Amino acid sequence: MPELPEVETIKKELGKSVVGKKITEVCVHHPLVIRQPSVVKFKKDLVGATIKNVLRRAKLLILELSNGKYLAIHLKMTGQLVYPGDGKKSRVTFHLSDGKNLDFNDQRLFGELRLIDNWQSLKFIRELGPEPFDLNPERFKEMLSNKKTKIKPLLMDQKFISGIGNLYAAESLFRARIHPGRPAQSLSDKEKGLLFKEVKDVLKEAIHYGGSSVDNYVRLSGEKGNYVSHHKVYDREGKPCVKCKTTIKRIALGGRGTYLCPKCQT
DNA sequence: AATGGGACCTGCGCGC
DNA sequence: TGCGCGCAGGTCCCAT
Repeated sequence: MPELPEVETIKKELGKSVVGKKITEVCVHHPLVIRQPSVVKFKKDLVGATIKNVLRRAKLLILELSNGKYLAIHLKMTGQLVYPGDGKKSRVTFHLSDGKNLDFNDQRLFGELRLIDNWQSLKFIRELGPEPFDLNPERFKEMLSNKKTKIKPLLMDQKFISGIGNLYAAESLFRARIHPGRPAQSLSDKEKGLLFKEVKDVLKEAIHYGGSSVDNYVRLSGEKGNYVSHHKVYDREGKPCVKCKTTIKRIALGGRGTYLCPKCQT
């Protein structure tokens, strides 16, 4: 499940591999993932365009094209971008001027590709909360101050703060020793400051290791990200807490599974 | 305003 | 072995 670190990893790798290359052909094997515009127009407007730059906002990848348009890619749950791709699982294949393919794979078809004139005007983009790395501790504390919501669903709320999903919310809260069900406004000043630090630290570390390949996520090369072995709680139900040996629990919060150490996190 | 549930999808792992 | 079912969780949408 790609979150900020996974998308950032792919963004950096795309910058090295495909920027400067021209799209020579687009094969749409599954039209469901093309959300905007029509498949015909999507292909027509992409062919001949050169990829000028790659941007990331929250979990959205944005390819800036030489024709002034932008290709926005959301991987959702099971999306993958692979270069050079073999086309085997591809939903959409972009043939590039170097003779290689950029494959968009997506087992569950939740992913979304949009070719747009102005990415800033997308509803999804306009409603996003700030990037974690654009915030300072004081601002983060202010944001939490009048929120009654449980802290974990709040961290995952893209309109509140963008880029954090189920995995990094759970890891941040473990590191800050905060129970995921706590009302946000109940956190002490010290806890808020610590949580902000841990959010940034865990995201940075995960980016360093190329993200977490828990499920379908792979790097642009098709290799797995290496951060899973550093997880303290996520996907570790029944295993001992790395700090106190207490058995890691999995509970439901806001309709999502979440992992915690019942002793360390209060 | 905030919360909960279902929808979108597929494939995996589980119990029988 | 095989079948049906629950489940994974990013985002949107609707109901309360």
